[in-house]
Amino acid sequence: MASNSQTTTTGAGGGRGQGDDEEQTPTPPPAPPPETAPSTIGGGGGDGVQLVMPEDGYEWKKYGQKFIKNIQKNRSYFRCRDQRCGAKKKVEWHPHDPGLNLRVVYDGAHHHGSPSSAAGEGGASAAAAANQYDLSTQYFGGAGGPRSQ
DNA sequence: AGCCTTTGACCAGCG
DNA sequence: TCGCTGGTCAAAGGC
Repeated sequence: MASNSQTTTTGAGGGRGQGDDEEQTPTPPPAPPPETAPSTIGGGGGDGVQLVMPEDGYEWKKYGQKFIKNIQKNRSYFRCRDQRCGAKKKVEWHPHDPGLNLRVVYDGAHHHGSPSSAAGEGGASAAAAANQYDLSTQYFGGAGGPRSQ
């Protein structure tokens, strides 16, 4: 993997500042996930299969991957780089059509700003929006909704 | 030298 | 009570 994901919008991790108290919003309205820079991971070898996951303005660390036979899809487990943040993200995609049926499920809420906000201006707006959504389950891909495929 | 990514194994919960 | 699936943690390798 040469030119893959990693170092996507690594804004030197300066997007913090707030988030002192662990005050969390009760249940704010789910906001749309701001896409900044889509990262392509997975098919770097040359199979032709590339997973294009939309960036949300935050940095995630992959801590596991598994194939869910129940849905016949691969599922990657991401966790927020910030330990202060208990936000988690699950990305599901078809082993043959990672870019067609990509599903991103957000779990948890961010207690800090997004690194993109401090990194670039493009992510500023995204960060603001990203900071809005807390416990929202976003579904990407042609699903168009909580459809069972 | 440090950090991140990937794979495997183990544990827990539910049916 | 047993089996299966999902989820998480740990270790190793590569950049």
